[in-house]
This record gives sequence, structure tokens and C-alpha cells, in this order.
Amino acid sequence: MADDQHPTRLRLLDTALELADDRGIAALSVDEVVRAANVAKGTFYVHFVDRADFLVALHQRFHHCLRQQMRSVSADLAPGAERLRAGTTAYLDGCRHATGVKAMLASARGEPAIADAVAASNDRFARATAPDFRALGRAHPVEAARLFVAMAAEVALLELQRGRRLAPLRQALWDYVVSDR
Amino acid sequence: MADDQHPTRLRLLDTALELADDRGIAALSVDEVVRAANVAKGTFYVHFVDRADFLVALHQRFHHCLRQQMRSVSADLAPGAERLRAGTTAYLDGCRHATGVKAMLASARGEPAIADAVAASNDRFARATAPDFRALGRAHPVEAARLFVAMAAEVALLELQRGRRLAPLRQALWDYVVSDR
DNA sequence: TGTACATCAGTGAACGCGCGTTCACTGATGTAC
DNA sequence: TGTACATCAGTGAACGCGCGTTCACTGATGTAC
Repeated sequence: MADDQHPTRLRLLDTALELADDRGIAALSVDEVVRAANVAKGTFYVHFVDRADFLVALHQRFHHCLRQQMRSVSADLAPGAERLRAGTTAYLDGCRHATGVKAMLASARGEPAIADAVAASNDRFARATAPDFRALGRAHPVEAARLFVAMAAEVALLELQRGRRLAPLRQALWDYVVSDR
Repeated sequence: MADDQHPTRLRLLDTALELADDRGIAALSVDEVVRAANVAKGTFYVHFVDRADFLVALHQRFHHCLRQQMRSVSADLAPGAERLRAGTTAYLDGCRHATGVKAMLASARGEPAIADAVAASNDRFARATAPDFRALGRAHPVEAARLFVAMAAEVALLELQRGRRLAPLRQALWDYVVSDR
């Protein structure tokens, strides 16, 4: 899916992800994006209907990469603590090196243009993680998964703000999941 | 603190909180706020240095109310599960009826103007909650508190989106804290 | 009590700026015959 | 092989609009003497 897109379109998206990390999504102007991507302003509208359409594509592109990384790591494992841990580690380490994570995690929910897309992908994340919590014997696996996703996003955001892995924080996240119950 | 402020200033802030619930913080324009508050545009700059200053005040006002509600409920209790539960319930029920919660929870972090203020108040929240996790015997009480705050915010946001209390979600939140360990 | 002055919230027209979007056009590439 | 036409990414000047901010001014209230 990632490679069947037009190079110029991809360049606009990737440039925007870099810019967004500094300024946030709301501050991404068409002017700024095309200037940074070395593309004429009209070209922007060759590839995107309007700015909102562009932001949705931006969100999609971001999540596509992360999801692939996670799937490749946990595909062979049976639902449970081990699979959850593998997926989570892949997610957190992926976030540390992907572009635009900070912007996506921090400001995506506040953008009306992509609020729906964010809600949908959070749902998808939670549903994909729910089987692990079901295997762990949780009474409310879907809800537990949903909250776990929120915690993982918080860890990713804090690690990005601090610029390094935060082992105690990851441990605290893990302590919430595995208890000698 | 809340009542020593000028009435017009308060009117601008409260009007903005109402507007923000629909459109998000980023979409709050000075024009729109003064129009909705029935105040001349110049008056805005009598009370606030600029738009960023206004947003910071907005964030302060929002958190001030919530914090008071929580303190009044948990002040007499000793750190531990019971105090945590009382404070959390006060927080969640407070969020369901306060104005501007959705905007503050969803889009505050993405606004460069108030990102620092948000980070600071998250810190404060976490530090206030850490003693409960220390009392519960957690290995990383500060980190656990931080993630708990993230989960509570997620619950508040989902309840607002759905427009009602979500009992299973609250239960899942609680299951993360009390386990028969 | 009356007069003069200071203070300060409030006003709204005016400003320059950067935004998102449009559109007539270019030029390279592919296709038909 | 040469000619005519179609397709389509790319261009950049131009547009109208709404933004944040300024500023000279008003008018009510308080203070001094």
C-alpha cells in the first residue's frame, strides 16, 4: 500500500510529518509544506482534495507503518502476556524512531479533520489487543485493551519528550498487566 | 482565586470553554470568542496580552475547578486504594458536567501555546496521586500514577464522547489498580 | 458641595498578513494510425 | 517512422477571507481639595 502512491504525494506527506514533529499538526500550513517539499502550491491540490484530506492521509500513513512493525513481531504468537509484550515493545521502539509520532500522539485528537480517523484507529488497536487480555482472564478485555493503548501512547509520548527509553515507566506499564493474581 | 477575577475576563474564558467543546481549542479565534461573549474586540486585549496568554488562562481555569472538586473529596482520607477511588470518581463525574473538558483533554496537548502548561499539570496530577500507589506497594509509584492519570483521562474522554457513564470501562480502570496480589 | 483631574474597562474601525483554494497554462509521456 | 491527439503531474500568480493585533477614543467611577 505504501509504495503504490505517487512519489510527489509521498514527499508531501513525509515532509509534513517532519514539520509536524516541531510545530504540531494544527500549525501545518499548505504554504509551509509545499515550500519545505520544494513543490509548487498547485501540485498540492493535484494530490489532495483539500487540507483536511491531506491530514487524513497523513494520519493513515503514520499508522500504517507502526501497525506493520507490530504485526510482524506478534503474528506468530498466541494471545497472551508474551504477545502483548512483544507488540508493545515493537510499538514503543517503533515510536522512538518514526517521524511525526509526537505530533500524531499529541495533537491528532484535537484536529476536527482527523478526529474520526483517530478514534477509529484507537478502536482498531484496542480490538487487536483485546484477545491478549481475554487470555489473561480479564473481566473486561476490550475496555482493558482500550486503557492499555492509552497508557502505551502516554509512554511513547513521554519517551519522545525526554528523548530516551524510560525503563521504569515501561516497567510500571508492565506491572499493570502482569500481577501475581 | 476564581472570584477575584474581573467579570468580563471570566465571561470571555467561560464563553471560550463552551465554544471549545464543539470546535476544539485550535479553532478558537479571538473574533469568535468576543462575538459569542458580546464584547468588543479591543476588550479582549484589555484582559489578555495575546491569544496564547488567553489559552493559558483557559487551561488554568479549567484545571482549577476540577482540582478543587477532587481535593474536597479526598482531603480527609489516608493514601491508598480508597482515596484513589474517591478522587478518581470525583474527577470522572466532574468531567461529565464541566465545560470544555473534551477540548482540554483532546486538543490541549497539541497546542504549542499551552503544551508546557499541560505537561506541568499532568506532572502535578501524577505527584498528587503517587502516594496512593506507594501505599499500594507499587515498585514505581510515580510512574504508575502517571499512567493512571492517562487512563483516567481516556475514560473521561470516552464517557464524554458517548455522553454517559461507562461502567465497564470504569471497572476495567479499577481492575488495573486493585488485584488480589 | 462643587470642580478638576486620574484611572481604567470598554469600544470598534483599521492594519497588514498569511491562509486555503482556484485556474489557465506548460511540458513530458503514452497511444493510434 | 512520422504525425496528431490524449493524458496528467506540475506550475505559480491571483483571489478573497478571516485572522491577531493596534490605537485613538469614550464614559463611568474614584480621589483631592
